[in-house]
Amino acid sequence: MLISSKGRYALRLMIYIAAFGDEAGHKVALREVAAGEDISLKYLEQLVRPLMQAGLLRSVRGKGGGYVLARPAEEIRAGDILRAAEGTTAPVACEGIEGACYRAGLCSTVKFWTGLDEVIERYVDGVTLAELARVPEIDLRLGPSA
Amino acid sequence: MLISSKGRYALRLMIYIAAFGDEAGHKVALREVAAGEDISLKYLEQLVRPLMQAGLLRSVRGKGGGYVLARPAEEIRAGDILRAAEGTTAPVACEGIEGACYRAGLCSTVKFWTGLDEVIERYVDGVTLAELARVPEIDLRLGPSA
DNA sequence: ATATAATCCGACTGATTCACTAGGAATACG
DNA sequence: CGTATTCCTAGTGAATCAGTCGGATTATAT
Repeated sequence: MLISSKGRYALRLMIYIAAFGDEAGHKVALREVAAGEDISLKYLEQLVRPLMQAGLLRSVRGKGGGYVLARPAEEIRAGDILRAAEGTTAPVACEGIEGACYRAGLCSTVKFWTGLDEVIERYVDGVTLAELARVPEIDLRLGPSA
Repeated sequence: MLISSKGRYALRLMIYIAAFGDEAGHKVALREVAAGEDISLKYLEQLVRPLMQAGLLRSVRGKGGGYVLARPAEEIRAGDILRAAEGTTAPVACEGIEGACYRAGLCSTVKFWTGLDEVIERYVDGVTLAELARVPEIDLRLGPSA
């Protein structure tokens, strides 16, 4: 699981939709996200596509349209978003499994890398979008420099 | 902490040196590693440089020379190798800390990313080179396809 | 001494990915 | 109809990746 800025932006996008698109199905237009999160509209359009394909978002086209979470925020995990955004979940592709696994140390590295991936997956799947979108008042009271 | 093939090769290189350069200061030449691990000599030369700078390897120049672990394998952590190989430890650079932290959800994402980084660091620093270099007989008995 | 084998050093390269931008088509609301 | 939105495809400059290449330096072995 490697994380580029694509994943970071996708997370911010989803958090925004979770926070401002209320449960009554209030749609969030990308133009609004672009202004609120300071990301270009055109870039957001690209970010949204894999999230749609992954079934995390639903869209309403035309004027007044926008995006809504396809599932409640409690049921969307950060891992779902990151996996969708970062094309392949390619952690550390261990291509050495077939050919060279008899070599010294290679077996142990494969175990090492898969272990690392498990640790990461467990972490990102342990955090829900609802938790990320919930901004406690304490944090709001503290300013940017706090 | 993002891991490219540079980090993977560096780990294999270090494991090889740990496994075949015995404690009596037996030097391992890159030519040997190149043959054993099927990595080009020229590429290995590049990989070795940051590992030297990080103080993980010592070198002996000239004919009959090679590389030795600068510290015992028990005191070298996988994290040390990866941090050295992958230039910057750049995990998820959160540049949003100064300016936009008051925005909705951004504080929580920063916490999320730093948490992820901690999880990764804890994992890679919890594995020593000695553990990776130790190949149990069971694994040796099983063939490549096992 | 000389050939050889190794570490060192810096540049270069083709391919791919990153982080966007651009233009426009389809769709639906007013 | 006009406008605001999602949708689709392409392109692009910069950076990174994964190596290659040529040679300089250093020391051992013969």
